[in-house]
Amino acid sequence: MPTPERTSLDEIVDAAARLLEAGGSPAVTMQAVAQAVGVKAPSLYKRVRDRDALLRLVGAAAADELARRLGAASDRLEDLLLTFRRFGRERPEAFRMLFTTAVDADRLAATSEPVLRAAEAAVGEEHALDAARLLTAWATGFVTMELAGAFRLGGDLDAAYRYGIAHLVGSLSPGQEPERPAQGS
Amino acid sequence: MPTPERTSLDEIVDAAARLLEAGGSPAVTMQAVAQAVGVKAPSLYKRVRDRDALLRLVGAAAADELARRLGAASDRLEDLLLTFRRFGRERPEAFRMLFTTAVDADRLAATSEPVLRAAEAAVGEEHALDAARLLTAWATGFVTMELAGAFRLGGDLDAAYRYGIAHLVGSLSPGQEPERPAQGS
DNA sequence: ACCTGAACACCGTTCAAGT
DNA sequence: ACCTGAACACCGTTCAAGT
Repeated sequence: MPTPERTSLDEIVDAAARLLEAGGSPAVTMQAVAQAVGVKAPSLYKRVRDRDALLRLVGAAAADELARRLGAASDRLEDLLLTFRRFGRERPEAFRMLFTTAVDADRLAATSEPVLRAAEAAVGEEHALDAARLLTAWATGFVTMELAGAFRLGGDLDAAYRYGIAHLVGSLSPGQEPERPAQGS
Repeated sequence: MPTPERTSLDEIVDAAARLLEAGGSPAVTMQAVAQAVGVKAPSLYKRVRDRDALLRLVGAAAADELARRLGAASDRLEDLLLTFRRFGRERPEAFRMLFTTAVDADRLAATSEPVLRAAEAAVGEEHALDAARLLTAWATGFVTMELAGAFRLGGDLDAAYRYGIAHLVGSLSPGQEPERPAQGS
């Protein structure tokens, strides 16, 4: 006789993500997740292989959410980069999780696709990949260091981030690409 | 009657660092560390408050080692950035640990001081901090993404890294700094 | 078919007792 | 003064038994 389902995979992943943000990865115990969704720990294993798989699902969901936000943003590089940082500040633990081997690399790569398209519009197809990598690497490092508290000297990180955006985006248009003689705007 | 010391804090931190690199942070159990230094787990608590403190010590040691390598490198920005990435590739787990809240932020900041000095030589005192942040953020993000397997499209990451260095360092000298009318080389 | 209590293995940590 | 065995709490995971 089937017992009614008392939870779902989505609910479990959401609960795990909340616990992660509230107390870091040590706080996402199978018992805490189970309690959050109103079930006992062993029941989680009906939907999830083990704790590691659950954490990977949380990471994948975070990647999807970031991709969604970037997709919903304007296609200006500036807006994409601001959206990226905003996500990192809102969900620091999930952001960190993105760059752990635990997260599926394709899922993660999908995240930078909007940046790739915007970069293509800015510098042309041939150098779009280099430009996108430059921008995403910088933004990733900036937010990573910010969350780690690595920026000790001097204060206004908002301004520093905007400075970086202006500098980098500005550096992409002019004669930085050897092989092509300025053919776009 | 004093028992002779059978290990030391340094030995313990080294062993933990090796276990970390070999199997990630789950492999750094107190028992494994103890066995590696020839002692039983409870003895570790004579030198270390708990496992978390031990992991922080590993992170601090990694920060010091990175600072040492950067200090030993030439003071060309290019060499500093290449040294930085080499460290990340040699010790990926330690590198990741650097940007976890677990690592003392001052220790981490000391790491970027050589870059700050080299940046000052390149763009002048006034914009040295902005420039250093730009470069360290980019390098941090590049290596982080590389280690996470986030660079899916296209192959030569060595070349991509060199491209980034050339682009960024090149972008620092010219008219990027509004307030000063080209007074240096 | 999903749920649970009971059980097991493993780990971090404490502490009394050894030398 | 450092070391250890024993013990405890906690967690991940399995499984037989419930509905």
